Amino acid sequence: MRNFKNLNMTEAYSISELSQEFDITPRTIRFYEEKGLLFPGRKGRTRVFSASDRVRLKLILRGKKIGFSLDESRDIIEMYEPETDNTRQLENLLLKIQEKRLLLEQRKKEINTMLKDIKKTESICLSALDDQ
Amino acid sequence: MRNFKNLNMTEAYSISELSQEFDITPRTIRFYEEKGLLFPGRKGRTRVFSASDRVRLKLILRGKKIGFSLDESRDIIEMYEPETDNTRQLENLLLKIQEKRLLLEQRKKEINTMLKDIKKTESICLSALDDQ
DNA sequence: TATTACGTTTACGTTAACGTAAAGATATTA
DNA sequence: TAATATCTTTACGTTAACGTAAACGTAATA
Repeated sequence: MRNFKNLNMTEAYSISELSQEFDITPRTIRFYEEKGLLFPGRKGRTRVFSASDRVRLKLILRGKKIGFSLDESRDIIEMYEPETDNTRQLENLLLKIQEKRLLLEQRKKEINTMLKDIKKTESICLSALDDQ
Repeated sequence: MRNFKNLNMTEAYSISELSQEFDITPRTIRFYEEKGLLFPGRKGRTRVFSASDRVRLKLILRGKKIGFSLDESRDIIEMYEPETDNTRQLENLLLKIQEKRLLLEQRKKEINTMLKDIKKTESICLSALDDQ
């Protein structure tokens, strides 16, 4: 009765639930906590992960796929959760955001360049096969 | 008289020329050779890099920026330089190409998702600043 | 001729991101 | 009650991608 469409209604997850869902080892998750990327609560000694931990984990793994280090991912994730409403801080946040946006757009361009090149090779390859 | 628009007309480059152009250390370049990513010739003991080495280096660094390992980059680079015209090999090459294309397109999607998220945060941030 | 610049090889060091193993707590099941 | 499953902490091991240092060769320059 705790699960609904594979989604925990209590919004609490065990380490094994998360590791299975994202196909990573518990060790990896503990490591992310150690590095200050996740903040599970405790029930006794065992970790209890919240929905926000789950989102964070998703963002970390997404960042990894496109070549972000854990530190870079933490930077980005922290932008999603501004802790203050002070103008000065907001402005700093905005700067950070714009910086990361540039970074992302740059990487997108690199990917597009590689895609163009690869498609060229592909078509050369295809026509070479046609000629046989 | 050897240079023309910062481009070596002899198509031969020293290790320091390349390391300066791409802002990496000579050690890095030697490491890439050691790992089978570059194949400089020798004049005596000193390495002589060709135009194709230079292109390869550029591709390696581009790959790094979007999170490819050196092994992955080598895979991709080798696709640019098919060594055979055998049909069977060409078909294999084509499969590899398509696989890498999927990988690239996937990463592009991840980036687009992150960009969307980041823009959302940005506009929240901006309107919060407006309200002050 | 001595220094400087640039190259070489060899080899050990470093950091990030985990893997792996040991030793134990706790809770459910046979 | 014994076994099994799942969790914990502690700690050493591993791989990729270089950094860094030593010790040396060679060629141009002061």
